[in-house]
Amino acid sequence: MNALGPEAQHEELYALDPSFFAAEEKKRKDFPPLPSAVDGAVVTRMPPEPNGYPHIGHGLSFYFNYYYAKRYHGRVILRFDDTNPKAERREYYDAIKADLTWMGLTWDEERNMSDDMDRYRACAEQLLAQGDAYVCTCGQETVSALRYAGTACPCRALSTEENAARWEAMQDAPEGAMVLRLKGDVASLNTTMRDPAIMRIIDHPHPVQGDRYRLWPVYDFACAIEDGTLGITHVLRSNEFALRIELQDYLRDRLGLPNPVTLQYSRFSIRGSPTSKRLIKPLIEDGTVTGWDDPRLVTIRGLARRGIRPEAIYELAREMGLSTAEPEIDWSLVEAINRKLIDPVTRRYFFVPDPVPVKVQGIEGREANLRMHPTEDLGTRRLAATPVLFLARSDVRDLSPGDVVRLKDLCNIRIEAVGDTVSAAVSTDPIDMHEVRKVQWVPDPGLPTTVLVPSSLYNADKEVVAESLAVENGLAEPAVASLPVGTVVQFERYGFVRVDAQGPGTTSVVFAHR
RNA sequence: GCUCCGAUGGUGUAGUCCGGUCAAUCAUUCAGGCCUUUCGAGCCUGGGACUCGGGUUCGAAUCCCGGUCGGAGCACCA
Repeated sequence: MNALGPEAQHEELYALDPSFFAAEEKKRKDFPPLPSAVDGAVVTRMPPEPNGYPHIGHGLSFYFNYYYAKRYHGRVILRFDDTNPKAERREYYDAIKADLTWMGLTWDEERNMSDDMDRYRACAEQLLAQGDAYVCTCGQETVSALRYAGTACPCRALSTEENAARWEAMQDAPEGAMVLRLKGDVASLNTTMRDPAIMRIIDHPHPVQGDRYRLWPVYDFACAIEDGTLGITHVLRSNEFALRIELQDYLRDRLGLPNPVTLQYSRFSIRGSPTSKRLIKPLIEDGTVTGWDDPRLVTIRGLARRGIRPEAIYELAREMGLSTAEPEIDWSLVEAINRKLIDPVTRRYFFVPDPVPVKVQGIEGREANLRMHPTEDLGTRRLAATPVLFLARSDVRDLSPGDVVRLKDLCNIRIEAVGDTVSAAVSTDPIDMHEVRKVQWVPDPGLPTTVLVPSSLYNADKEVVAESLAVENGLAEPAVASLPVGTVVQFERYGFVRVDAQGPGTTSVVFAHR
């Protein structure tokens, strides 16, 4: 059976048992069904905070929420969780939308939490009137200590009238002087329930709202209200929010809002890469990396710049599922997924790293007609040989006079002398094609090409490796000069690269993977 | 420290709810081979795992108890 070609094997197998292939397709990995999902009535949300550029973790989260909304013919809402004016920046709202668009994800509605400031205030006043909240003046440290100890502060016993007066005073109080707290359960084992702050004073302009407001809701409060009023049916989020379900459900209960179903999955990381804004931001600020799109980063932009396809992120999401373990993905998995995606549709070009000029006698006038892809029909190109052409140093350094090398799709050459330059002559002697080294070649003048080669930013101890972005120089065939920025191609026998910049007479690419 | 969550080969994952059909799935990685005018793709073969200790049971990856390890939370961040 193995003696047959793959196609023949396939046919043979199909003839024997057609169901073999049906079963194979069925096994394809997919997401589990969503609990209590009603077709046409699922509403999910993508809730980024505009305080940085999204990374692959956000990408997965976006995709989960997008996927389930589509699967059940429901809606997905892009909602900026922008209730901390000190952290949000205009730039990030746009960047997040651009990255979502790059990922090929769409949304049915876009909104900002900060658009609902009046609603939060109304809810706060409702809680106050119901006796479910109180204005606390104890100060942050005291509150923190009391919450830790599980005991109440005197403010908790205030009457509704006293609270109303304090609320009035809070409108003009200085930052930090007062805070609105929920009357929860000060002794709860779930520490988020211990009378958390729900509204606080922040004197800082907001990128969307300006300085129209100074009483800002805390995340749990805003989130509970938003998820309830937007009619979110399913919340898919990572597990650092686990303890907040009880709190947010309780808040909605007091406010008469419906609860969504919450599914948690764990945060995941990629080995050798910082996978959180908290870790990435300082690297950008101190210049360790060149920016949010540094190809060593697993930001959406970093991945894009490296030639990773959006579909690879979908596939990765499928591979992970809504896992509750704490995965540490190996980069090779991302590469393997991406390679499968791009290999069949990616054109091949010649590029020689660390080029060595080779003078070849008798090569004038020869021209190669090269396929853009070995098996797929992606067109052809012509490449004319020149008396001196370039080969990769790694391909010639171990050669000695008399050796024969095959210039791919052109001709064979016999090496005559090896030194600073190599000289050779066209050889027409019959050779064993299986034995001979087949190498890519670039005619003179080649296109000077710089390859940025990213490697792990972290070593095994999670320390930053300074020299993790290598630069390799070489010469590419002239056609590479006209590839639009963003094109992913394969440099034969070298690897997949993405065109990063086109300058006059020079090209820069980023190495994706082998 | 307290609370919660998790633990299947090098990596990711299926199976765990409803114990036997699991001498454990699939992918990736690794090793060997085939094919190939790419070191890519494809194909074949192989190696490799149920965190540990008790218990329940005829039978445990699956149930119970305990330990270990890992993660998260304990903000007037989200």
